[in-house]
Amino acid sequence: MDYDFRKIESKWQALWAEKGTFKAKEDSGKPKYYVLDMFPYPSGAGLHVGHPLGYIASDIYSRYKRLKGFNVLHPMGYDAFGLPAEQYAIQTGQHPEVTTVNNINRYRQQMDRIGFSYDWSREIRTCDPAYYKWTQWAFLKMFGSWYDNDADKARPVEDLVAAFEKGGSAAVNAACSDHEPFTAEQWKSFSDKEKSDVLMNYRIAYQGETAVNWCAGLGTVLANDEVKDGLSVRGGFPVEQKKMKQWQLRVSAYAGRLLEGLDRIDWTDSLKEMQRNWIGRSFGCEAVFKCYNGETEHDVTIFTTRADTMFGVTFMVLAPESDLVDLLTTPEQKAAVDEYVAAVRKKTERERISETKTVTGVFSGSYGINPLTGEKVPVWISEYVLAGYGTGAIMAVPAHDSRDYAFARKFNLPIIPLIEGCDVSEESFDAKSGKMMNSGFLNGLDVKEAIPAAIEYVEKHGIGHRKVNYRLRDAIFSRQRYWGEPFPIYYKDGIPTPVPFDKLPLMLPEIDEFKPTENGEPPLARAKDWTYEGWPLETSTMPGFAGSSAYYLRYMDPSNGDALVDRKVDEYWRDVDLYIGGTEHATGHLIYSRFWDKFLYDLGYVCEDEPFRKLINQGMIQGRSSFVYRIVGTNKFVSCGLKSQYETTEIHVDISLVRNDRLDLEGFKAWRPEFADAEFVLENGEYVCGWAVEKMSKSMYNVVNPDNICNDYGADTLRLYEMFLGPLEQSKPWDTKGIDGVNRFLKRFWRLFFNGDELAVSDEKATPAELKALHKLIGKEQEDIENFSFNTTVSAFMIALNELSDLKCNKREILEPMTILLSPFAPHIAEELWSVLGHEESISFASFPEYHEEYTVESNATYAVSFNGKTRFTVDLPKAMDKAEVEAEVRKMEQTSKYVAGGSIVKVIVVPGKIVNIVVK
RNA sequence: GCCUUGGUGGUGAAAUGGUAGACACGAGGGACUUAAAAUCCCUUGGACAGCAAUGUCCGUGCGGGUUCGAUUCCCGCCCGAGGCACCA
Repeated sequence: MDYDFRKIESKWQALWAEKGTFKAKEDSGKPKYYVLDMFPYPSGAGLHVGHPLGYIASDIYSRYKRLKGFNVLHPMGYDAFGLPAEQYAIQTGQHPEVTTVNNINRYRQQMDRIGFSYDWSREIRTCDPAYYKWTQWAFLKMFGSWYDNDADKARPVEDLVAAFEKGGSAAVNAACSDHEPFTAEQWKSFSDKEKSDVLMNYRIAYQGETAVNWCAGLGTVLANDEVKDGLSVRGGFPVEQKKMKQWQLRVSAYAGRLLEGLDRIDWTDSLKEMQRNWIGRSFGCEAVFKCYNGETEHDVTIFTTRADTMFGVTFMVLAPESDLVDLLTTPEQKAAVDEYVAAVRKKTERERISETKTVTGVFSGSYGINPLTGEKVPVWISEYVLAGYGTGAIMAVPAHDSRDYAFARKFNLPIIPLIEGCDVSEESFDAKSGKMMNSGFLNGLDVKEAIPAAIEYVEKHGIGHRKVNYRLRDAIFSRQRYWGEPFPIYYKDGIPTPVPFDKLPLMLPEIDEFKPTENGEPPLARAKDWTYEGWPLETSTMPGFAGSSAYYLRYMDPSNGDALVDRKVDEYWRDVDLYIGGTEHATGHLIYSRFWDKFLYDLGYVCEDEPFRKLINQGMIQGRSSFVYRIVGTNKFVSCGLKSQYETTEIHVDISLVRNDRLDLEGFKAWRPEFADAEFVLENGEYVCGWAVEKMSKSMYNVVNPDNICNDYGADTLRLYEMFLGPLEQSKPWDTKGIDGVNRFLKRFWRLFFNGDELAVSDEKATPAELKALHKLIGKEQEDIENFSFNTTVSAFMIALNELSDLKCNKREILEPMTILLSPFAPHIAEELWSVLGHEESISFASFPEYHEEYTVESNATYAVSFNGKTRFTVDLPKAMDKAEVEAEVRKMEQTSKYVAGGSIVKVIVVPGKIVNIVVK
């Protein structure tokens, strides 16, 4: 009987679906294991072979864990709100929901063909009202909460109001936006509108005026992680800084916990490092410099991590956007300052980035007093100081900071070196080492001692206090788009008011066009009667990351209408044990999700404060493009090896026309009309194409669709091959060169069971050699899967198969466990063979074979031994031995020089006089 | 500039201190076949010696170091990939 993968695969896929084989139930009798893939955004292009890489890995792990006796939750869904569907809608008028549903159906079909063990009864879509009800619910909870820095957790706003009534703003230590302090009496005298405005400074989901990333090309604002190099990540449109009132999430309140939580989770170092950089903790101190503009005095607070360098301050700098600019600009300087600030404001983010090297600035006219020395220093304004970080004002120490140095050089400001022996004639000395000088009470101290000493001094003399700053900013949470979750907020007399929980979900309204309105309002302003109880509703929608932040919780209890997740159910599944996805989400989704989870944890809705225990980043699969070389001015194409003899242009050729770098000449002629009469210069009768590794994309004709592989080789081959390609975490080009190898492996494995059309599995007892091959594989597979080293597991299968083929093994005692071992990797063929062996139940309910080391150890082995790396002799061991026995045996031989004994069980390494190492394999 | 990675045959790769190149692809040779496909077997890092079995030397980006022994650990370079980048 031949291995007919098409028949087998469709048969088992249908049976799994019909029987609900992979349905997960809460079962306290078994340990739980939650394996999650980052759910895809269903794009119009469908899946390419890169997408399933991580899904295959997580599927193998899920199936392995099931065999190991775990109750596995392995769900899948769709991140269905997003820009591409909406852009498409604007162009074509097609409702984004229609496009999205079509794409989802296509994705589902493609995924089903690969034979994943998802529990599809738990599928979620972020655009489904039953789902986004809980996104809106979480938003309202954040709206109704504030962050208590003393308790280090979120608390309900009611507590805050109670505190205000007792003691005004001084009664709490909260994470909040800048605002004027107030007393209890003032609070009580505030109008409803005023109270609402004050509370807005404290809410975790709040509305605030800040500089946002405005993308005119997309007509919306974007979060920091959605902007790269001054361009939008989606679409690549330029982004500018603009002051706007937007919904934001107070993620910054959680900066410390987000940082500290990284120490408790099993993620790669590089990913943790990325998050640490993004959060950007720095410890230093704030200090007040009194500044005088000729008429009035103003306190300017600066932040520094180098308090030790305060004696070297020769000027101060304000960010152009700082509120202090107006206060400290003198009348004589006003014209120059206005011009400078206006010029800075006009620049796009991209221009600012590309001009980092050029130093610009303007003098404000004011002077500040160095609180340590009493010296007078000029106050400048420059764009190299950022309004959004620290206090938007700095003390400049040109001798020990390269940016201050460049500025001082450009504007001829003095430079005072503070560290003995440092040379600041050409560049600043930024290193935190050396002995202090020119620094009063700090003289003679090492920098490492001087920093805390200076901070202590500053605190003691009331100049300032120690302070931790984070780079992490609050997340901009509104988008001026249609295809997203509506905010459950309406404006009652202009006061943002939550829609009551029992009215959720607030459904996305139908509109006839998806563009912004003529006067620039978001598309939702087009909706008829977009009001709640007669009051206008918010017209922005939530960003893409809203729906993906807590989706892993919803899978636990996907159809619960009363809670995001039932408390009992959450206590069973708790958190994601294994999360697999791309590294591109390091500073977006993976930060937001952790923040969201910690918030829900604070309010007692979930029981774990980190959502993803272990995280693996699968590498990217790149495309391998093929080229043909056209001789310039002709329609003649020259084979790659001969192209240096001609002047040629390189042309991308569709990779479906190329096999093993050989071009299908007839196919090429038929590909495009202009190549119909192409001529070729061949080498050895073939046309060899050139190649390059590039991103997989339509325009480079290098996209490989998994469906084609499933048609030609089958899903099991695809699964094995994607794993065989190399280490999971490594990026690699897609290349079908080796696919025949794994396909051959499956065919050979199949043939072990049959003799012609007859089942030829014998019930004879297995020989020691056969058991050895099997148990070597069990041991290897167990170890490799736990380490996510799937490529070497596939190799181990091939080795085992080679050994068993040599032994002509067809024994049930061996083949049955082999089939179980294979089932996580190639589930269809394993199911088929399992049923051929007479089993009625799915192989998923089998148990992983037990590993016995003694089967892999042989007695009476002979070892080759090399002596001084030269002479060889053999050692016969009378029986299987442990380390100590071997050691005794070797000592008997009285070798005094180094020798190495190697063999299938033991390696003995001896240097003169002693045994260095013995490895028992 | 800073951080994180990686660099091994014609190719994908394995080995994490102990016989470098497992396994697979490709290539070459052979068997079966009227033929092809499929399948199976042998060879395959380089150099040298030998009719041969085989032997010797070199070899994991480059240069040092630690060690009886280094692809693996340490120091300094070179190159590639990814991330961050006026964060005071």
